[in-house]
Amino acid sequence: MNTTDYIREKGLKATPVRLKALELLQSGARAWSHTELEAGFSKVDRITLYRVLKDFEEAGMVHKIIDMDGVTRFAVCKHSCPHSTHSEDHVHFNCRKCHKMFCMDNVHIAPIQLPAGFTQIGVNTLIHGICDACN
Amino acid sequence: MNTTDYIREKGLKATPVRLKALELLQSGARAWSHTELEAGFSKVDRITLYRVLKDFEEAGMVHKIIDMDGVTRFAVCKHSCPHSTHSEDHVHFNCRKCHKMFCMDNVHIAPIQLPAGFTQIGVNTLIHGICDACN
DNA sequence: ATATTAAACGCAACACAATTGCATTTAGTT
DNA sequence: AACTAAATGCAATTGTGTTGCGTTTAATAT
Repeated sequence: MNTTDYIREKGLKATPVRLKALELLQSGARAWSHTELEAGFSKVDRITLYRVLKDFEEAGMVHKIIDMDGVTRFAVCKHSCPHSTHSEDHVHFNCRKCHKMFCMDNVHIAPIQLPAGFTQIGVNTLIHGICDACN
Repeated sequence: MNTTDYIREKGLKATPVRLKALELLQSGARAWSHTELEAGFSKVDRITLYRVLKDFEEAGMVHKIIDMDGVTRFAVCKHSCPHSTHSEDHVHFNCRKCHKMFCMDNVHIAPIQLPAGFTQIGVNTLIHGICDACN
């Protein structure tokens, strides 16, 4: 399915900003910060981009992750994941050199045993180190 | 060792703000946000508190963690951990109800196998769910 | 093709977290 | 009690993210 139809299928209008944002997010298999995305445009309104990302998230098209520096990042969801039940059980990798964040879709973690009284909704595993390209 | 001597041992002056901040951090076995700490004082200068936390971190007394909402939090280090080689291999738990963050010092995770080319420096595992007290 | 309208956009203003510079105060020492 | 480097408190600034509102535009109906 093309980008335009995919956006429409999610109940959103296929506007230029949305098309470009989605194309950037789909390229590179990584999680993009607001700033990184903004740099991918020749011209965008900051606020519009914030809203586009929020729309994408609410539509279950992308998931939001906070990186090792506290920077908010967005990555396209591989499986259609409804906002409420985001699995997020895959691992994220944050490079200490280039600061890019990658989604390690094939790396999964073992179930964790919590102390009594604590119930788990989800896990977020963030590995930091040196990435592929920087090594 | 008492709080005053511990701070001095780390090469810092034992000032009122530092003493109070450390006492708060040591109580409750959890990770404190700036706002939570500030509320524990009858009166502090925000900026001073920022600097105190930064000093503690650089002295290896506390470690910084970003919670599920992107909020920066600080927790006392159990083992003396030099700033550079923070092990951080224990798990953090973030409650969806009260938003408190706990250090699960006894919960550890299995080693993770990364794709070729990626080298790991550290891991950060953040579980979110409902805590002890809220359940 | 054109008109319609709800959604999306762009701008201004605002809220909050965090940092920097600088003058003043204070803890630990002589 | 005096000294000095460290710590504090205030003002100003930066960065990130949000809200309100009037204007524009994508998708639909005519």
